[in-house]
Parts: sequence; structure tokens; C-alpha cells
Amino acid sequence: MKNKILEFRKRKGFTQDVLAKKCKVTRQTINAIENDRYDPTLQLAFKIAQVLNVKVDDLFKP
Amino acid sequence: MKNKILEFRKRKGFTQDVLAKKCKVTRQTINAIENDRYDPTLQLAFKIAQVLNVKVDDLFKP
DNA sequence: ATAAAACGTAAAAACATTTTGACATTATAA
DNA sequence: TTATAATGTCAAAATGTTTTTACGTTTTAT
Repeated sequence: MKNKILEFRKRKGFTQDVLAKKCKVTRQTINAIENDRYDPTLQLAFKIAQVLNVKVDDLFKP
Repeated sequence: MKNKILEFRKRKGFTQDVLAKKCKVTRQTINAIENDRYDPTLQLAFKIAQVLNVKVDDLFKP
């Protein structure tokens, strides 16, 4: 699953740690997802999208 | 996580079993997700949305 | 009313994710 | 250049999801 977390995160000026805290997960989780080591749960995908003000469909692509 | 699988599935005239096969999962998996027993993986969420011709954002709501 | 199709549910095993804690590397600014 | 922030990565344990098998209930059509 491809994702544009880096792109939208930078656009917001967030570090991985800041994004992680806003999503209430660890920095390692955001890092792993951003680097495609695994996909987030649906819940977390929605949370990240919400925090970055984008649609899940725009943030992730199969 | 709320979902509108039933609504869009009926709109397509699919049974749970038909939808399951198109998504390459068991009928029980579709049934469990449709009845909110658990959320699907992000992959499966995208697959269900694709089969039902809708956006993930329109099919699921946090 | 009865058969067949569709749906609901449960427990356990298999599989995927997240957390935790730690350490390494790279980028940035003073 | 050196301290600091930011990022990358790992392994083990905790947590969560999916599959399988099996059986029960409800709906639909004849």
C-alpha cells in the first residue's frame, strides 16, 4: 500500500513525532507506516488522514 | 467504525458470499465487518470499496 | 409447509499491527 | 564543528484481525 504521509506531513510542518502524538501512537509506528513496513489499521488510517486534513483515499493507494 | 457495506452491497445485488468471493475473503469475514464486530485491514477496506465502486471514505466513518 | 439460500455467531489458530526500549544514522542550526 | 533534532531500524511482547470449521437462525421461493 503506497502512501503520501511524508508529503502531507511536510506540508503541515509536522515531524514524525508531532504527527505521532496527534494520532496518539508512537513515533516508530508513524515511521514504519510512512516507510511502508506495514499498513496501519483502518482506525489509524482515518486518524492520520484527519490530522493531515486529507481523505483516506487521497493518502493511501492500494 | 461505522460502515455502509450492507447499503452498497444491496445496491449491487450482492449476497455476503458473492461480495466475499470478489474480495477473496470468507463470507464470515464480510459478515463480521458488516456487523461491526471488527474493522477490516486497510487493504481489505480498499478492496471492498473497489468492488462496491465507492470510496473508502464513503464506505467507512470513524 | 418445506427446501434452499442467506445470514449470524463462536472458539481457536494463524497472521498482522503496535508498543516498548534501545541504539544508530542523518540533517539542521548555533 | 558540535550539539540537537529528526529519522531509521530491530527484537520481543502485547494487542488486534482473519481464517477455519461448525452449527444455528432467518428469509425466500416453490
